[in-house]
Amino acid sequence: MVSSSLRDTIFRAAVDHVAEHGPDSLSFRKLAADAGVSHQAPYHHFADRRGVFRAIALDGFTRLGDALVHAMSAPADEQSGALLEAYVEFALANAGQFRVMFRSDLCDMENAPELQAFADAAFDTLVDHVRTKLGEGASINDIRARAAAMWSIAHGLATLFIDGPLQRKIGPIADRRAFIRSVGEQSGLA
Amino acid sequence: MVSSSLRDTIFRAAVDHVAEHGPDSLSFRKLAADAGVSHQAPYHHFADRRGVFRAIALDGFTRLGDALVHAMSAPADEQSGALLEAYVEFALANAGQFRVMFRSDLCDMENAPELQAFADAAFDTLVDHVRTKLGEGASINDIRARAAAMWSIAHGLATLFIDGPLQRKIGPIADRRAFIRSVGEQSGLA
DNA sequence: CGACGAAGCCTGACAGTGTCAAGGGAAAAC
DNA sequence: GTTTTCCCTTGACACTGTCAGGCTTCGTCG
Repeated sequence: MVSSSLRDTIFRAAVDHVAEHGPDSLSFRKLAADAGVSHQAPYHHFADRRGVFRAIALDGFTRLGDALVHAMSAPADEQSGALLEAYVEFALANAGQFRVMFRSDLCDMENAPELQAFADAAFDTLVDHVRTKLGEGASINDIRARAAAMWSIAHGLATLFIDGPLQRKIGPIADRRAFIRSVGEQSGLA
Repeated sequence: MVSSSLRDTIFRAAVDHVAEHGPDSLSFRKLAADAGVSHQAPYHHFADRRGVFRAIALDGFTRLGDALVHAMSAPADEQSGALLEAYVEFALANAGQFRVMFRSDLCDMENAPELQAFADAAFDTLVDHVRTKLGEGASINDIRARAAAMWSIAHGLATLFIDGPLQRKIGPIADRRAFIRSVGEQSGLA
C-alpha cells in the first residue's frame, strides 16, 4: 500500500476509465489531476502513455489466462465449449480492457516480451487441449489449424459482440450463454 | 474531378495514411496541410474527424461486400471456403481500413445508418448462404448460430492475423491461402 | 444588370494533449 | 553530515480538434 501507491491509484483509475469510456479518450493529464498530483507524476511510474496501456493489457492477459485454465477443469468432453464460453464471457465482462489487449498500437505487443509471454501461455493451453483431443495420429498442421480455428471463433465472437454488429443482427438474445454454446456446436469445434 | 476535388484528395490521403500508419495517428490538420489548404478546409467536407473515418469505413464495407458477393459465385460446395478466404484476404490486404470499420469509437456505427445498411447487407448474404446450405429443415436458431459462427471465425482469424499474435504463434506460414482453408476445414463450417 | 445567398476556403483563437527539461525536498545510504 | 536516490513539481513546447467569424467567387432570381 505504501510502495508506489500512486502507481496503483493511476492504474486502477485507468482501468475504470477504459471500462467505461474506452481507451482513446484516456488522458494522462486528467489521470494525474484526478489522483491529485501534478501532470508529470505518472511519468515516474509509466514510461509512456502506452506504458499504462501495457500494464492494463498485462493484467488482462493474466486474468484471461486464469479464466481459461479454470475452464480446463471441466469434464473432458465439455472442455472445448467451456473454453469458448470463458473466453467470450471474459471479453464481454471486461470489454474495454479486452480491446486494449488486442490494440497493437496501444500496447505494442511486438516490443513487449512480457505481453508475448502471457499470450503465448494462453495459446499453449489451447494447443495442448487440441492435441489431447485429436489424439496421437493428428498431424501438427491439423493441430495448429484447429487451435487457430478455436481461437478465431472465440475471438471473433467476442469482438463482434463488443463492437456491435452481431448484437444488432442477431437480435435480442435471451440466453447469451446458450447462444455461445450453440455457436460452438454449429462449428465442429465444441 | 472538379466537383469537390478537395474531398477526394483528403479522403485518399486519409486512406493511405490509415493503411500505412493506422488510424490513431491521423491528424486532421496535417491532412489539410498535405493537401495545401488551411486547417479548416476539411471541415467543409467532413463534419468531424470522425466523419472521415466514417467515409473510410463506408468505402471499406462497400468493397468487402463486393468481395463477398464475388465469392458467392464459386461452386456451391466451395462457397463457404471462398467466403472465408475472401473475408480474410480483404482484411489482410486492407488492414488499416479494416480496423477502422470495426472501431466503434472511430466511425460510430450505432449512429451511422448508412454503415449499418452495408454491414447488414453483408450479413444477409451470409445468412442466405447458410439457409440454402442447411436446407429447409433447419431451425432459425441453428441458421443464426451457424452464420454467427462463420462470421466469427472469419473475423477472428482476420483480426488475429492483423494484430499479430497468431502470426507469431503459428510461425511462418508458407501458404497462407492453404492455411486459411485448413482452418475452415477444421471447423465444420467450410 | 444588380442583389443576394450559398459554397468553399481562410485567419484567428482556445482549451486540451503528450512529453522534454530542470528543480526541489525528503529520505536513505554512506 | 554529506551525498545520492526517489518521487514529485513547475514550466515550457509543439501539436491537436474545433468554434467563430470574414473574405472571395459563382449561380440564381427579381
